[in-house]
Amino acid sequence: MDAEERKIPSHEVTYARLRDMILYGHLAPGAPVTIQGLIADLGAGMTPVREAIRRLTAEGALLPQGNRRVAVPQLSSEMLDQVAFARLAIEPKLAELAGGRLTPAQIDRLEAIDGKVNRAIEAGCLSDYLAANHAFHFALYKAAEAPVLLDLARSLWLRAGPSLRAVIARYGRETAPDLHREALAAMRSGDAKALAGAIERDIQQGVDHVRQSLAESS
Amino acid sequence: MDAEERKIPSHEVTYARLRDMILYGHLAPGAPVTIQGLIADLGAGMTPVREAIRRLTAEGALLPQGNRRVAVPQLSSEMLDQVAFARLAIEPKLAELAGGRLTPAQIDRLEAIDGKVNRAIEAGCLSDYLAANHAFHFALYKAAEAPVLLDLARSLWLRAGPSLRAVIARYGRETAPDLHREALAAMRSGDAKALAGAIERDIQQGVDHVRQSLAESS
DNA sequence: TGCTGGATAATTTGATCAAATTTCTTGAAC
DNA sequence: GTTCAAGAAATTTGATCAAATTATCCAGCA
Repeated sequence: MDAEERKIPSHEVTYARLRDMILYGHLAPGAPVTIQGLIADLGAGMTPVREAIRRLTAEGALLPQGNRRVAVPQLSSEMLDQVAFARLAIEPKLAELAGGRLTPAQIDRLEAIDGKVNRAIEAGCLSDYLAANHAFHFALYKAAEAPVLLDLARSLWLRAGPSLRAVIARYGRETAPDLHREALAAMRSGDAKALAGAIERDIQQGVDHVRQSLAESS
Repeated sequence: MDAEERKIPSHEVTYARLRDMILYGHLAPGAPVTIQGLIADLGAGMTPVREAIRRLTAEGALLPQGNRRVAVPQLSSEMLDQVAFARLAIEPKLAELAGGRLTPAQIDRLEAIDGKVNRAIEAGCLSDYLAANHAFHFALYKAAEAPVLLDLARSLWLRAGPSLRAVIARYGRETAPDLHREALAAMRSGDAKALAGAIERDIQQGVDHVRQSLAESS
């Protein structure tokens, strides 16, 4: 397994690891992210860590504090509104574009991923759920072949990531309508518009969850 | 003037310089951006240059080629469509948000900046025009107090930047309706919706220009 | 056309310097 | 005598640079 990693630069690996920590809510909002701390935790050199932090700062996943430190941002209500607006503007479009290009094999793959999502919900494993949900959305979005919009979506998910941690408390989302299933049905029938609509409602649902969690914790 | 710069970290200065080079079309699309080259050109150290490149890569202003080099991206027609879609989704919203918060003093400032835009057009100085046009839009967007959307807009302008160079060829845009003036009128009357509409048409006009330029040069 | 060696550039590490935060001490006031 | 606060020392952390390593590119040759 070392033979593969040897080809990937260390700063890419470090970036991916830090990104996933943020994306899956392993870092608390407001927690300081220090270079030295990551060197110790990830066992990486200084330069790779610096670059990972810079990249994620540029993507909005980390917030520079006035002094020259960075921290995990705490999403305020206003920022959540902005993220929600942008996600609702970008991601349904990605879904619509993807809708016209999906092959049956890709739909099968998405259905398999959605199975993982449901299993994670049943097992009550939030970490798995967040990873599988992310995989589902981005496997779909990647099919749109729209790299610019894909990058924007990635940035927006990163901004929302740390706050998903707050959802841990109110983790009873099985009652909500399963919009992934609706999306899959739209894919099978080749209805790109319906697919976009399902994704739009899925996003809205997720944002409402986070908004309620933030309201409760404040 | 050195007393002020001494407080700003070198990697910030390097980032700003490289960003402006991209933003104002000083770098040709497809041109390779090397670390060593920037060390020589900007007279900066290696670490600041690396970080500037990473940041701009994360923002989509530079594109990593499979080998470990980066280059200024050439906007394809598909990518331009994506940038246009995202800009039209985000920036009118920023204008609308700003519309409700603009003070008369801020509007005066915007009018002054627009004067610079017009003077640059009359003088036929593209570089000044691009800088002033950028300043006009972002002075307005900053008033929206929506940092997330502002970051997205910045990223989108960076992606479009290098291709504005192509507009040099067909630099006769005085004939187009002056949408900045319309926008200023909407600001004065406090009509946020009209302001958003003016900005939307301004973006559309700019995108059409770039699209035609790309079509001609291909 | 395919391969090999030199040149070039990117990656990574470690060392050094500068800034910021924390802690400790000292002095004064209550 | 105790407590609070201001200031200084020490520690932690970030910024920058230079050298060593490694991967990639390119030219010459079989």
